[in-house]
Amino acid sequence: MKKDILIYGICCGLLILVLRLVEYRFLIIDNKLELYGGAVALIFVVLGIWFGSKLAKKKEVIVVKEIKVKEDVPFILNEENLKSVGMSKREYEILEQVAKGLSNKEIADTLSVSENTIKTHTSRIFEKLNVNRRMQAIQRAKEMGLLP
Amino acid sequence: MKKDILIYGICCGLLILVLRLVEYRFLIIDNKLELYGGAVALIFVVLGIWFGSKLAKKKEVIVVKEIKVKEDVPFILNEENLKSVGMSKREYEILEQVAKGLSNKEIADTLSVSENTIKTHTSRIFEKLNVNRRMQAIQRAKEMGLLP
DNA sequence: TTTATCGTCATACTTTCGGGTGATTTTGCT
DNA sequence: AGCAAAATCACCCGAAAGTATGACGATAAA
Repeated sequence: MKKDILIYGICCGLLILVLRLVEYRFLIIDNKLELYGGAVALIFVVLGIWFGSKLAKKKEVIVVKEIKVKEDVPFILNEENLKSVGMSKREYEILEQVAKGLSNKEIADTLSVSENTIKTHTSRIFEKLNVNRRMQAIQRAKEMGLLP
Repeated sequence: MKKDILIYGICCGLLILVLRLVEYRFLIIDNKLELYGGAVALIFVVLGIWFGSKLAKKKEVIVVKEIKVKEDVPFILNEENLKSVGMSKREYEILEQVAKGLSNKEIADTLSVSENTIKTHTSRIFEKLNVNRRMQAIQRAKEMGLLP
């Protein structure tokens, strides 16, 4: 940028010098003032345009480029569906454990209850989700927005 | 753009007109040619710069804008992991069926093989995935990018 | 050609699941 | 206090799933 201004200044200086030399030799003598003015105007217009172009802040054209980013859906539990199937908190809790791939025994241990209890729960869960295997239950639950 | 050129032309015309009026009244009379030339130069430089700025080629700046889109990730199978666990095509095929929540019997029927065969396959799959239940196998597989 | 892998199937046994039934206790609400 | 819903547990049975082992043919690699 500074270099441009320097070049511009030098050009102007040289031009003015040339003009001063020229003006006394031809134009004044011929008294063609208009021609002289026109020449000056032309030259400086060209110079100005050139300089203006250089000076011009390049206009930014914002090109929005979409980049697909997988959105970590925070997972909002679909309470509506949860109610509509009439699942209790406890049952949902067990459903979560089932979704982890835990066996009834393991769930029973982690929740400190009998395995039979878990079986009762899972049975009811399957009934409410209208499935008959834990695998299907999980898929169904995910479809319904009950599980992430 | 065309409008700019038009405006520019009109400005030039007006300026020249003004200059012609002025030149005979003051400058010529005073014979201050240099001043006149300087004025013309100055005016046209300014005009040129202004015009040059307008003409300036616009520079495109690509601004990358991340947009979070809920997208169905097309799912690209992680071949690396598939090889690293040493799973065969057939085994992977069965794994997919398992992931659908199908029972061994159902898988056997859809693939037209014996249920025992499926059991053998699943056993090997579990072994390779280092799990011992189909539920866990699916989770493991998903973690490893073997399943969507 | 020999070896290794893969896919197929079978048999036997164990564990886990799911379905059904019934019972007792806890909890929340009126 | 009394009722309804939820949670707990048990027992049984059959089905499904998983474990272990062995076998046989096809095919690809060495």
